[in-house]
Amino acid sequence: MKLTKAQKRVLDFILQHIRERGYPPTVREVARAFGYRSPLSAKQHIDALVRKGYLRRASGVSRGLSLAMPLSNASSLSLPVVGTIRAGSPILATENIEEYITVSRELFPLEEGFGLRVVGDSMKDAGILEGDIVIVRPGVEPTQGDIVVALVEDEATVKRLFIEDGTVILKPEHPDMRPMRFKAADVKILGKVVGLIRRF
Amino acid sequence: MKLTKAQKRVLDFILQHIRERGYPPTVREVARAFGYRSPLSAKQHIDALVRKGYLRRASGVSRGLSLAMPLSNASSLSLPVVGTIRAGSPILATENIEEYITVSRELFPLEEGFGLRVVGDSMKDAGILEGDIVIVRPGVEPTQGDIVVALVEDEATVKRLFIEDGTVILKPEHPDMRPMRFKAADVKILGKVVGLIRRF
DNA sequence: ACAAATACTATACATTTGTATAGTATATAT
DNA sequence: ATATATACTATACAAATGTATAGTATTTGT
Repeated sequence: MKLTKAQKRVLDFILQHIRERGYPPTVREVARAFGYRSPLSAKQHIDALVRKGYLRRASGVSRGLSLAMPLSNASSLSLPVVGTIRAGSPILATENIEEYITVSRELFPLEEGFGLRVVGDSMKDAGILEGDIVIVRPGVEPTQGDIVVALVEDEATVKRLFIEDGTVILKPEHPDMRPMRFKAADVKILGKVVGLIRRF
Repeated sequence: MKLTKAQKRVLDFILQHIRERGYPPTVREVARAFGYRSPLSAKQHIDALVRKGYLRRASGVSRGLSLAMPLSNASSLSLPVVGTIRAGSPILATENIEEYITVSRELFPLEEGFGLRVVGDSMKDAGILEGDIVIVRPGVEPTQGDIVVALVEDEATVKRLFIEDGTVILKPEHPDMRPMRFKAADVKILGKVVGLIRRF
């Protein structure tokens, strides 16, 4: 069932309260948060949220609210891990997805993203080895020196990014390899590497 | 800090209450659960749990309890991350715990374990850098060549383990460092490194 | 042996809290 | 158009609640 604007605001407040403080708010705390001068104003919104299945309530119990959907869904995120990325086909094409990993938002504060299995040892001096999974946050403007996932010549690679007057420089971290320079149009930055996971 | 039996029982009850109902119990609900005839009996146990760092409390607030550590469930595990490990004091002494991280059992199939923040770059050629968190599984017999956390000379270090007729060899993975040899009695293997997490 | 911490009982009190009754005003759907 | 749901104010009340004071008995550490 759909929520009204006011109901959605109240639900968001309750969610945030539980996430931040670890326990639900009282009816009056909800009222205070929205400037309501009567506790009933808040209670009616909560009643609606319970009726519509968004919240559970133990009646007569102080702070007796809980989420109908477990918070674990909110506190952790399931990310697809791709092995190879080719230009043309979408990054997260199902045939590319090797597995899904669950990472806690606490550890990697993402809204969306994906994992990429590292191929080759071009970033070995940055402690990124073959087989590692790098956690990639797409759609953020990377700054000078960030480690990124870039799509060049039909292949995705992990490199350190520098930009010099319109030229994109992808720098490996390997003693035998040299930085590569590209015209901005020839490189697509898929995202910034924000984490790494390795299994031994 | 260690918990007494009664304190542990109370903590377990509070944990279960939050897990099952979604909100913490009141002081009196704890008292009732254990048959205490005075709310103070429960309060004193809760006071101890707050003092010892297992719970957080908003004072004067009904059900104002929350867990200092994130909740573990069937699919994820909450691991303490320790910064420094010294001989003598127990590994997981509360004053050593920097944070808790939640890892999915899917990713690291553990029943128990801990994280250790890596100091120094003695394992840089194995892709383990300063600041990384290694996931340690204690109590398993490590095999030749495994990366382990070992306690030597009052300090915990991450090294690759070899054993040669009674001698324990801890091998750094760093061009400038040489393997160290110890009598078996002088080294305690705290656990095997089964994973690594890095945040950029 | 002795001090400190632990583990409880009994009772009390000011607040906090969920809920209720009685309204007003506006938006939404049939 | 008209009933229904939404969105609020004002006030009230019994029960729940965190905390406090004053104790007793037992365990633990030194």
